[in-house]
Amino acid sequence: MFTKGLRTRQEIIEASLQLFSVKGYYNTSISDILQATGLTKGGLYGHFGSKEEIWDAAYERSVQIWQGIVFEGAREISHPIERIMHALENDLRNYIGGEVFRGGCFFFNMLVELTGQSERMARRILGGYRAFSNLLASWIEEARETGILRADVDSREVADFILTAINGAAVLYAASREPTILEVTIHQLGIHLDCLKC
Amino acid sequence: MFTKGLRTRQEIIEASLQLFSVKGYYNTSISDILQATGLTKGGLYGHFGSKEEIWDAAYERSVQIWQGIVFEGAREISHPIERIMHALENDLRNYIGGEVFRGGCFFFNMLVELTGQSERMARRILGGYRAFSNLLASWIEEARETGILRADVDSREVADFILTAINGAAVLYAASREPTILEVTIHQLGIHLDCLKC
DNA sequence: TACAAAACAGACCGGTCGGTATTTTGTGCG
DNA sequence: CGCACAAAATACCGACCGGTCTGTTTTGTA
Repeated sequence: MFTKGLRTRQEIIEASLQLFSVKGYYNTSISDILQATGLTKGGLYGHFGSKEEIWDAAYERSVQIWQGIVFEGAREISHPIERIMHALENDLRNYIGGEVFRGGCFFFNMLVELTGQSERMARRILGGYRAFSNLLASWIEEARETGILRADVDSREVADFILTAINGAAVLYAASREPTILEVTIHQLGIHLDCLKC
Repeated sequence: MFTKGLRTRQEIIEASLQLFSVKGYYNTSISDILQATGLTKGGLYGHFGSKEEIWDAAYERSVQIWQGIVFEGAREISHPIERIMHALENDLRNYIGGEVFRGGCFFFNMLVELTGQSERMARRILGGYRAFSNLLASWIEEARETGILRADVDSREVADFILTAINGAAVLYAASREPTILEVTIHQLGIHLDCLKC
């Protein structure tokens, strides 16, 4: 009674997540999802009320997946800068380079597509970005307060800059499939953080 | 004989460019273009054979516009690092921040959307990126050879990193409309280049 | 084993997609 | 002015869009 329905629901979410990632939201049709799941319309619309509801569930799932990868082994690192670099390496090497989503970074692709289209959906993604930026900023601030970084470092600014760089790298990697892009970004961000040290 | 037809053709290109930029390629319909230009289908398809042909023309035009903005007052700067910073400021402040295209950076938005969809179109954009990256790399190399930058600087790597950063900034700005994003990127890239000096 | 509810199938809706063939209108030149 | 041709309008095509509806099958359980 419980199991079957929830399992199918989960299959819809996983399939849609991949499709949205590769084809984009608008360019993924309900038919695409039906084909990928083997369901028919009646079956699918028994689980979700609309295409947008499917997207909401897929977004939620993608956040879970991303968090599981990026923060693996990071939180227990006491040195804040090493913690940041570890998370960045996780993100670029395992999340982006690991091709968890075939289309690249799910959040970024969706943000680009939905900006100017669906304020609600775009805002939701942007909220996730802000949360991550805030976390990074708090880690940088921690490094600054403990004297690892120079006192004049603007933690908010550096956090945004890191976010900017890893997202740019995600797209250029997805488009070019050149792994060097990811390593270059890790390397240069390492240099950048070194510059900010005392 | 010349004027009327070519003028209409140009109007189609300009309108499509804005629409593609804001709504994306696939999510922009021929009807959208018709509405923006005041034409009907017959009128439009007299100028272009397909939607993709319109995109080609729009892309070509967008390159013209971008080049006009980014390189304004840059080429005549003899100091290579100042030249780079000037071009970056042009790009972020005048091209992105100037909202030349309402949807943000045309190239980047298109690259994200078309990756995995149209290899031909994605490759064309990527070619443009490579060309810009090569130009930046040559400027950085110039700085390295004249002793402005350290000898161990990898010009190719730094060029790719800069490209990565300004593109990440473009999207985050388009989505959030927070001008600080652009200034942060300029500032941090300035710091980064300073780090690489002797 | 009977039965209700959950899960699914498939036809169907109005509307829109990109694209085409044909006809009408407008424009510039001799 | 009138003619030739470019430019634009009209009507239409089959395919597909997201979503609804009704009917059938499967499932868990009492």
